[in-house]
Amino acid sequence: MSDNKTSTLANAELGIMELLWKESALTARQIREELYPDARTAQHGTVQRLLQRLEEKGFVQRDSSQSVLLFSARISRVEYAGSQVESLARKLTEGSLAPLITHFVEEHKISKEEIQRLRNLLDELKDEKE
Amino acid sequence: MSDNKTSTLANAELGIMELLWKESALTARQIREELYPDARTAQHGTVQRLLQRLEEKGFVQRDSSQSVLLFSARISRVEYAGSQVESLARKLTEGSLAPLITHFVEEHKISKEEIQRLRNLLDELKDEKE
DNA sequence: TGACATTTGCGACATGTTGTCGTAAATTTC
DNA sequence: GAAATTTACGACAACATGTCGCAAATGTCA
Repeated sequence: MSDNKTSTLANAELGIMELLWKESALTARQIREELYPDARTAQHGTVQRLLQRLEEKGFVQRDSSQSVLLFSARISRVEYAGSQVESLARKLTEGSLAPLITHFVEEHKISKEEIQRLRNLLDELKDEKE
Repeated sequence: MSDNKTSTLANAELGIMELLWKESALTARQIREELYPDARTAQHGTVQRLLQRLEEKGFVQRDSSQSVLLFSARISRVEYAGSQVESLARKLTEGSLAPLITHFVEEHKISKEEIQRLRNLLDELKDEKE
């Protein structure tokens, strides 16, 4: 439900999300140390700003129950990727994935293994759906 | 080969591409009339500019063999959609589509019909590949 | 052929986004 | 409670996008 419009993550933002997708919860400081190891003090502000905007956009949430704020992802990697593909499919292929997959295979962008994997996947999913 | 980096189409740009994907070749004038029916003369320039940038980005090509330039898409709709999904998958799911499809089904964003359709598709493709 | 109309190319702008920094205020830590 | 850390946020440069305007090139036709 809700939140139909997931916006796009820019590079630096994605960098932060990658960390949060790996670590579940981090302080601004940890993020800065990870992202800018050449610790220029100015970059505190950068991370802070980025985090703030990420929060405004709904990608990140904060936990203030500790003495220092803990940030964590509000949207999983796959949810984000999914919403992007969905918006793409909605815009370009009437919401259907089939044309895309056809294309991928025709262009040899999907390996035989991946095809097999997808088939197994769909078999399982079909059963689950009954 | 080549052109590994397909950039993203912005709204107005996508609007033009939609036309070119439908019509195969159009003059700037036809595009303007279609896109801005309330024919303000200023908008010639807008379309011209858009077309020019689209060409710089490699999305559009021109045919100057007639008296008036004819513009057409250089990349099909599905190629574009594919490149976007590909870049997304590369960035977010190690290039694999399976996680995305799983997600779609779990979120009920793929109907039973589409699942069936995809299975048939993969069956065919698998045979073709032998 | 020469005047008028259309088409083309491109500079300029306003607006919005992104990444960056600085700094003031709030909060922690000893 | 003084020093260090953390937080909030304004400001800015760089870039993308959509828009116009206008000058130059080209086409049309009386």
